[in-house]
Amino acid sequence: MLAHDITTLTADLPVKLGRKRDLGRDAEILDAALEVLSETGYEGMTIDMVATRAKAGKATIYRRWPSKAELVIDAVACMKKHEATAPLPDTGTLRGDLIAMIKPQSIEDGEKKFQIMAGVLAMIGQAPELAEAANAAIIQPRAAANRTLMQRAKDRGEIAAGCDIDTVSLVTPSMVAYRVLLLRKTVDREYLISLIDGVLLPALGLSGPAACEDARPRG
Amino acid sequence: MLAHDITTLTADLPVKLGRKRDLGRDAEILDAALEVLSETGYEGMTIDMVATRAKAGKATIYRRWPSKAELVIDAVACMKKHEATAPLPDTGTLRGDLIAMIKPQSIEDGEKKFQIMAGVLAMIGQAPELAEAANAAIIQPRAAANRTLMQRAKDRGEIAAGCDIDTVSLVTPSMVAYRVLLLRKTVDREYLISLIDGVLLPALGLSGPAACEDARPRG
DNA sequence: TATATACGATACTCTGGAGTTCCGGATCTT
DNA sequence: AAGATCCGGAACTCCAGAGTATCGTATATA
Repeated sequence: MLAHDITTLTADLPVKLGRKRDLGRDAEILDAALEVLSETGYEGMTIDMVATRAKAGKATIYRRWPSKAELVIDAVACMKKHEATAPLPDTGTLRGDLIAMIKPQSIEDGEKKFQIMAGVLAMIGQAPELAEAANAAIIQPRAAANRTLMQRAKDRGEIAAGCDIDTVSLVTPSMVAYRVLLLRKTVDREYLISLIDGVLLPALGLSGPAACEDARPRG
Repeated sequence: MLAHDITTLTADLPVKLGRKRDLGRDAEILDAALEVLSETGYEGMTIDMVATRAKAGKATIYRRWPSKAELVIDAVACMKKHEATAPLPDTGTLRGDLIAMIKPQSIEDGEKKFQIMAGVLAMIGQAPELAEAANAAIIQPRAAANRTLMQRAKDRGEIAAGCDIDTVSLVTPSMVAYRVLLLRKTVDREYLISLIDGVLLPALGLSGPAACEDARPRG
């Protein structure tokens, strides 16, 4: 009797009636949104496309997100979560570690993410939190991996203590973004190695293969 | 008599009647389009906005470009033309030249161009020629200037012959794009100098200020 | 069982913007 | 002067897509 009155009166504890919301659908809808986003960009993407791709009804989507913009922001932010957290390589040399990072899986995964970034970049002006989400989900994980490998190299004395690791670790993601988005060229193993040997290692004071070594003036 | 018949019959030589099209309006409309583009992005931009900004009627715009997409492509492509072709510095050292390139004017001009790039990036998938136009108008001019300065340094023996100038000259534009578009930070003199001393010069075998020199293992 | 909510599906409303047409006036050729 | 084309401006058509409402069904509580 008393218990019944409590459950009836307390509005701050909504004893939910009816069928429960299937939380598993959230992830499926977000994944579908990311797929469509990478294929068509923000403007090209429609809620109907996402609903069809996720085998869901529009109402189900609008029951969970108030607008298309918020759905997209959530989708980009949630990319960060399903990361294949493979353990970092440890070959003993920085060059070995960096090259061991080049895997077909990570390349393909990366191209899709950069496509998503392109589709979302235009609306970053109106939704600054989207910039933060995209940065955290796409660029920072790669930069963080590089930074860790470089810090190890610094700790073992392979590179000098004065090197600007924070900046150098961002070189590869930035250059890859430029190549994918504007040059529209594929990012293959060869290109990544040319970045490592032509920019990264020299910038950290390690010579690439025979570069900058023979002709140094007044060594 | 004969002449009159010819002008009447030859459709391939349209002897234009009536008021002539004011060619000067083209540039004004394209400039207005670039302004709106940098402020709102492709999707946010409307033809009405461009018309209002250019003090023109919509009909005038549609008389010259068949669609919004073609107007934007033309606008981006035409950025390349009005470049302030200031002469490249020649201070005698690569570092001096690179730092002499840092001018408030080029920084401000650059930020606007990168905003345009962001606004346009999303629709590159549907209009690949837009990627080429944006690359040629925004990235390549800066990369070309860097490349020239670095080539001079190579010719005078300041840097080694084996250095990958083509790749290194793209580092600054790529990193600046990342900083402006995703980090949404300003590109100031300090940041550019940190790029020069922390990445560019070391990558070309020149030490920045005291970096990577003292702790080199087994020099 | 009765009630309440979630589901997919479909039909619907409504709005913004692309593109068109028309106007009065200006400028060109003949 | 007459006809043709331009101009800026404004009203117009048309449609895709955001967001809403409804229906039949499924699943939860009481």
